[in-house]
Amino acid sequence: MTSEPPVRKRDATATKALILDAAAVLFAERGFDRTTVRDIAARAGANQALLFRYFGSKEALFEEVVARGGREQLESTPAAALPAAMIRRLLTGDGQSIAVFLRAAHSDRAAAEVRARLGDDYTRVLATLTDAPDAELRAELVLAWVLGLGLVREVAGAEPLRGADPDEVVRLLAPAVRTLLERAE
Amino acid sequence: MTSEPPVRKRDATATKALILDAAAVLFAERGFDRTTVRDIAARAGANQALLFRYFGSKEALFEEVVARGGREQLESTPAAALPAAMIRRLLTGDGQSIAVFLRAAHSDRAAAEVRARLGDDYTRVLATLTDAPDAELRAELVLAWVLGLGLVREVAGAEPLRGADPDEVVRLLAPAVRTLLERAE
DNA sequence: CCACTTTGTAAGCGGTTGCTTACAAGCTAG
DNA sequence: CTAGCTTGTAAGCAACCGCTTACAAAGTGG
Repeated sequence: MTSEPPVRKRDATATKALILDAAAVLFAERGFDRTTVRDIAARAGANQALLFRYFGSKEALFEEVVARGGREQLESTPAAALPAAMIRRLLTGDGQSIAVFLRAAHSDRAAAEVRARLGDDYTRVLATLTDAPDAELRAELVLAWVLGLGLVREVAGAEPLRGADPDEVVRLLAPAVRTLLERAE
Repeated sequence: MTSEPPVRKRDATATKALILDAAAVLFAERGFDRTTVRDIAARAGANQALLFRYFGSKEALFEEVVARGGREQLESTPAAALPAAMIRRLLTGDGQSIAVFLRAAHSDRAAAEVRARLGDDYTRVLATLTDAPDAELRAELVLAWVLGLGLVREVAGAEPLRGADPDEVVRLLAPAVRTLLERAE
């Protein structure tokens, strides 16, 4: 019997993008280990064999997701506004990039390298906010705070933070961050 | 006390403890998903079937590890000294409890509950450090910072923090934490 | 001593995983 | 048209996973 054909257009770059997007969402939602290539392919509406043809491996796909997501914000935000922007992005939850970064905890060495390099980039930008001799250490402490925020919110889902107004959080954190960065000793 | 039999070859409680210890180390090191029950049993020098006899499931074992590890420090440290103690424990790396807590990110709902409850306990204790009306939110921000510290150190392994002196880190963080907690508005 | 329970072991089952292979179908050049 | 490349698909492989089962050995009470 002649059933209706799914009539799919053949577009490699579009399929690639679909897979990449699906992977970004799922990696952010469940982390690397709990996301299967079958899930990604299903969400992208693509055959899973294509995932391997276009990206080589699950690891490589993950690396592309991490690398792509992180740098957008970094390149489009001035240093002084970066902490607040990171926090807002984290709390409003509409950005997956930091979530993916968080979720990268358990992944392989190759992905860990991408992640570390991205973290270094953030640290370097944040370090321009202070003229203390240990600027990088202080910057890293700021980065740690932001990531910890995401961790507590996403992982623990603790009540006060989950329902808190992002502006309120920024208002509380700002003076403390300033103290950390300005305090010369 | 001479009434104890000196050496027991077959000792259920000892085996249980061995499994629990091995699990704590491995969960802290690799996280839940990347730790296999075979690895745990091998490290404990026990047969993996015993793991299921004594703990029921991998999830249940994980819950016991998380629950056991977290409360020790919480019960033995006065509130005022808790932030510094947490940071030191995190940075010196000899305590696995917080690492396990960190690693608990991707685990199941049952474990997530244990984790959330433990996080609430920490938050509650930290909240006693300030008399601001939004004490719990501020406390949670402190907790977030400490956990983020662990995340950056363990996950990103970034250079300044990895080699940093714990005392130095505490010295940098202390004023900022004080600012966060004391700032009334 | 024997019957019974507890502790430890060996083997494997069913399911899932990342990844591969063999092949069909669409597109374009000649 | 058709040859040859690209894009998509169906099926399955080998390895590993959490977990179970069947059974042997050690300890204990009567």
